[in-house]
Amino acid sequence: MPREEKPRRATIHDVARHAGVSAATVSKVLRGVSSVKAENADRVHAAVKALGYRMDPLASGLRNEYRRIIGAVVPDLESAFFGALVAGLEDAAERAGYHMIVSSSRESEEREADLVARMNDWRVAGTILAPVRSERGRGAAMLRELDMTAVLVDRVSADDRYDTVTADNFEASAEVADFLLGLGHRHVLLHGATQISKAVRTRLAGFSKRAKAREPGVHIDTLLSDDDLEVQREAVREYFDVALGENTQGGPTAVFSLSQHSTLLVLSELGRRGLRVPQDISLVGFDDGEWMQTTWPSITAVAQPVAVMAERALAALLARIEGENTGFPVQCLEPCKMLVRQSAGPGEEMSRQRRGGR
Amino acid sequence: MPREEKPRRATIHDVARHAGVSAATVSKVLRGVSSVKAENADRVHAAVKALGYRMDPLASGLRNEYRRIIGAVVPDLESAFFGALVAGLEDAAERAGYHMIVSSSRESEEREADLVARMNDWRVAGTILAPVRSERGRGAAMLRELDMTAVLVDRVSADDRYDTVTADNFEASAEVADFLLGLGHRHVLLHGATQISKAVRTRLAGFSKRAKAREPGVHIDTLLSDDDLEVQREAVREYFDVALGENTQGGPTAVFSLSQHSTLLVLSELGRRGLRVPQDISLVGFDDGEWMQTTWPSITAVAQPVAVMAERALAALLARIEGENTGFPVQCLEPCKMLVRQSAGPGEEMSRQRRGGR
DNA sequence: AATGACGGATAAATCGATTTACAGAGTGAG
DNA sequence: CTCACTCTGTAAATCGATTTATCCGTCATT
Repeated sequence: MPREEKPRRATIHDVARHAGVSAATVSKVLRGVSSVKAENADRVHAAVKALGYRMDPLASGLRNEYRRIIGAVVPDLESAFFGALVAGLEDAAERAGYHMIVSSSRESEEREADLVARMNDWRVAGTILAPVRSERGRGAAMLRELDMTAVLVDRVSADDRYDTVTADNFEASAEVADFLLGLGHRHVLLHGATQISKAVRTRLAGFSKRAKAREPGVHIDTLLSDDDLEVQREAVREYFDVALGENTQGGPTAVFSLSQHSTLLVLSELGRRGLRVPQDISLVGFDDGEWMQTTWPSITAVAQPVAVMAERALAALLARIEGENTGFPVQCLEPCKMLVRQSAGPGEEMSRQRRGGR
Repeated sequence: MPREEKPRRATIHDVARHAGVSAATVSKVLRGVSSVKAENADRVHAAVKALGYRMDPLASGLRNEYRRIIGAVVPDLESAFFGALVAGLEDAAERAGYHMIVSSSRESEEREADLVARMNDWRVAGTILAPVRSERGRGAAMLRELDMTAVLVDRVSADDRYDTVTADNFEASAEVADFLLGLGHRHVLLHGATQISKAVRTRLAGFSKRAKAREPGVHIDTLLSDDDLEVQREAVREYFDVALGENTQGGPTAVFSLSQHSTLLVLSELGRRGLRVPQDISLVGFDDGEWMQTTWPSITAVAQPVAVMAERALAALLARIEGENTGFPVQCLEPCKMLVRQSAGPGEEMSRQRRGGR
């Protein structure tokens, strides 16, 4: 296939020649630095337009210690939560005139550390890390080791070195406890599809603490695991076999699933057993999904303010990068909102024939 | 806060000095170019390890016309489909020794064109574009204008300039037609939450063509729109008001929703009207979601081979970049798989009292 | 012994911007 | 009239790698 040779891109020198000034002057004009005669500035702008000049971000960064790039490392890109987080970060970074480089650690701590090191190779001005585990994970360790500028997001609590931005998992989960206990539930299963995540652990703690404070006799079962999907599915199955099989208590009347994956998994198992929600058992999930409002019953869930979190995280990072904030690390807790729908009902006078549902 | 000053990163010259060779030699060794004495290569490797040297990808690219970077532009990052696509691309790119820069056009054609131009600024070796509209959209136009190396993915059909990789939307939709007609349905609503997307239009065509070929008297209603969520919701509502209100036919007995958003929207409206799925009306959706297997009824949907698509797209792009393929553009159609679940039932002897469900 | 070929290594040019150091021009004060 | 100083603008150094042009031995060929 005949391909006419590509015309070489215009460089800053081409612009300089065309405008009849030096490259240094062009550089100044382009970055809005002072001390350039208005007339020359105009000539430069005209030349830029005439040649269709666009700056090479790569060459531009080379000379400086840090580049106008912000790195982001998140555990996955398949979930709506991190997808939205990245979209929000991207938007905010762009508005501030930074480029973004995104990478997903795919829930692997080793990969996470590697990606952080790679961000350092790019000499990013700063990094947003949503760790696989927490602020004690390998990614954060690498940040410290390389003494990078960064902000930690989502699966973290306070840190002694970096600013953190998270949803208020603790308080939101405490509210779920209020909600479920208020409905009369006294035996609840807490299920998490991962235990490595700090967020999940915090949700667990938030629920437990509030529930026990409010109703010391409350019965809380917890099921956490990092195993494969099938193993987890089996664990839930087994749990219900035992819990609903024993005659002593009759098993939990409600489930609080600690992540969207967990909600999915629990829902699937409840369906398999023919347990009706909320008549036979109530369900509240952490992390809202668009689908949750269309199912029957629709799912009561805690929605995280992901857009705000992205905004806050980037603002905090920029403040560090631009040296506006050199003080102690700050911790930002964003309030969540529980969307009450149909999947949770009263727990006291619950129908007891559900055991036959198998 | 006292911060001990950061030690300067080792450069290739530091390595050269430490190994007692020249920078050029180090460069050769590091890129595995031939003609270096084994002893010197060893010295270099030792020096790299001793100094903890890591190459600066930015400086590395500067000298070359193109850089070991691959750009990706997708319509959004919130959806599981593009999330998974990006994850797949990232993985494949990395295996081939390329960096990836991802950006989301947020369903805006203007932004899309801008992002493509920006990829060109980075002098990427190649670009993967999942366009908002199709191969005739503004992003693709920009690719052509800048004469970039690229591969088009997902919302495209054949192109005269670029290789394309898509799910076989046409055939998969035709199979849905076979499936629904085979169940006895003779009046089907096709609903799409966007009409700008080539993929949605192809799905529509695939269904229609097969359905009409097989059963000329089939009654197909189509509802496509690019409006806001609320406007669309209203349109669907109105459609059912009319379709189920008239006494002539009794309205559609099945819905084929052309995207996951569409499935969500239809499901929500069916629920609102109290129409039972599949007893009152059947539903098949294009694009599978994890949640669809856990709802009751579970949703029959067409699953797209997103991992394979990512793999193929990147392979095609690399073949172009590395000059292994200089022939005519190739079109890659990946087969989809319909996951038959519970949301579609027989259409002939459907209960007719559903109109009371309002 | 002279010429060529070749393996192996290097000094220096290069990529495209930024930054530094410095040079003229004009201005105002002493 | 000169010194000090501000304004503008430029040449050149710089960033960290890659590539090019060369160079130096060594060995084979005539």
